[in-house]
Amino acid sequence: MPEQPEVERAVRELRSHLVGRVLDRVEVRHPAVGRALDAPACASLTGRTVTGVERRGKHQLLRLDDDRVLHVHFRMAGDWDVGSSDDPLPAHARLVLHLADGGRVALVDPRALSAVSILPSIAAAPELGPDADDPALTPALLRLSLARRRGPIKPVLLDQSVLAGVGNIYASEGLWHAGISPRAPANSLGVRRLAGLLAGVREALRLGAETQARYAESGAAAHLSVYGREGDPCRRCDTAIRRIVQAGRSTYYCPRCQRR
DNA sequence: CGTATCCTGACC
DNA sequence: GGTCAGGATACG
Repeated sequence: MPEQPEVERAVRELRSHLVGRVLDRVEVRHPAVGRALDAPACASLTGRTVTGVERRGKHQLLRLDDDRVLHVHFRMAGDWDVGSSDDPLPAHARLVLHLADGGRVALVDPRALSAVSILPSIAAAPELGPDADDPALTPALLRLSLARRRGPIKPVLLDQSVLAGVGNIYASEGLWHAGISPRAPANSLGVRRLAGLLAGVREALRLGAETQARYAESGAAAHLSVYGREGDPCRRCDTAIRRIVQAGRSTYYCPRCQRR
């Protein structure tokens, strides 16, 4: 489920349940998810207090009182389950944070593609482009980072070093809001159209965040205008939405109101 | 640049 | 049985 709005919701949930709490035992329940966490690493987390939880793009950074950081990425299907240690463990719990006060936070991920690691400090956090929401990200700046990208714009929007937080759904959605073809060469877009693209992506993310706030679990896709709507009428012009594949991922768009 | 790979589950 | 899945990365 996780793109920026979903990860933001997860981070807020984590913040309210984890900040100021003490980790008692960290349990890895799937080898792939805990690949970077061997037994000594897990053991070293016992007794640490979580001092803060931050989001960068789709990355979650759980800061600890010894300056280390528990780094979590949900990839395709991760989410948190918050409960108490008395509750039965949910299905597909891949990593479990048992808290000293009896609380329990589990990383639930049916596909087990999530990744968890320990960073020596916040300085070791992955380097990403500016967050899509970052006001410092201007159309002119975006134009600079696209200058040498001749390929279609849509796959470029998924490149976290260009702008962080946007994934496959909101890339399609943002392009629809902006009226730009997913096949438009990235470096063919001028400042004016890039301003529209930024606004479109931000609008898509805002609608996503709104949905996250309304429904704790997503699933209600009413805020999506093109994603998953192949063959359905475009909400602006009634033309049938199309699905194509770019860089191995589905792209949805309206062939009439999204032009190069 | 596109493609394969990591994983598992849902759906046709 | 095949295809697809809201991610990222290693490769040709």
